[in-house]
Amino acid sequence: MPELPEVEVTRLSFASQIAGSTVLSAYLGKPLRWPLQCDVDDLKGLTVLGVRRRGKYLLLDLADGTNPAGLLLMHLGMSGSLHFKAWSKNAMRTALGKHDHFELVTHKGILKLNDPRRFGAVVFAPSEQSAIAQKLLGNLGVEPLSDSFDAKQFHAELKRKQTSIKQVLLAGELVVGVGNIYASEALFLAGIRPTTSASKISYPRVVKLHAAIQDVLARAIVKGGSTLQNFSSAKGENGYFQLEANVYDRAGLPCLVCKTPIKRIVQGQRSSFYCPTCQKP
DNA sequence: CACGGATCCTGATGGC
DNA sequence: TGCCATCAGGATCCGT
Repeated sequence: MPELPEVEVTRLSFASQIAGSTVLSAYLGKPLRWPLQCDVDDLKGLTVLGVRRRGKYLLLDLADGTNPAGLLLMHLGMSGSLHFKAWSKNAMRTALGKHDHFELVTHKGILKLNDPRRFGAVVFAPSEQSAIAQKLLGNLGVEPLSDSFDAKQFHAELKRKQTSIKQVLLAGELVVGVGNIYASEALFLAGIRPTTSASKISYPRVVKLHAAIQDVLARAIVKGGSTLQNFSSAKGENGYFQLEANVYDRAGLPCLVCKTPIKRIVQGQRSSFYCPTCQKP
């Protein structure tokens, strides 16, 4: 499910509410992608300082009193979502739901990770420099909405890639956060076919792609992300960007620009959608 | 090293 | 209604 916009929308929807809270207890459901890497009870008493995002990961910074105490890395996989419920009068903790696999009870409210397919993860790392954190975050590309995402550098890096532009975007090794929806959408906006060899895209076209990636991700965040089946923010709000998709999940339907039927192909076992007229090899 | 494919898991959907 | 096949927002691991 969640690509960068959905993860950022999730972060924005609960970060200020959980910041400064103390962990009262924590619970695990079925196994996620990786083990937590600490005893779940070791989280008790720690303070959640705030919530950052790196790529599609959320990072909850933890402290023990005034001392840094590591961080929780959370990933939503394909089908995950977080939900935060502030305490209300007479509220009680309830049992974990069928697909709730992690729960953090704090004195400000309860954070739950719901993830039917369990491709997501919650991992404790003692610091951002620790081996486990570096394994998960160390090879991530640049943040697309930051100044470090530079068109000239992007072009130079694409020159070295021997595969299609769609697969390079999905790999997240050059630039993070662009998943299957937004890769197809950004390539449409840039007029580039997903099958085009990354190394053969001219600099002016890379400049267009660079702008398209930033544009589509930023607009998706404003729209609350894309809700296909089960994504919602930590407040339970759905996203609406899928209604603005030009090509994603529109196989056979007319291109909104030129009326040519949208094509669906498979690359790396993932669907790609494109307009054969608007997007050039 | 870089690439392509298989793989983890559950649920929704469509054809027969 | 049931059964089966296919597909789904990700990304790691393994073989070549």
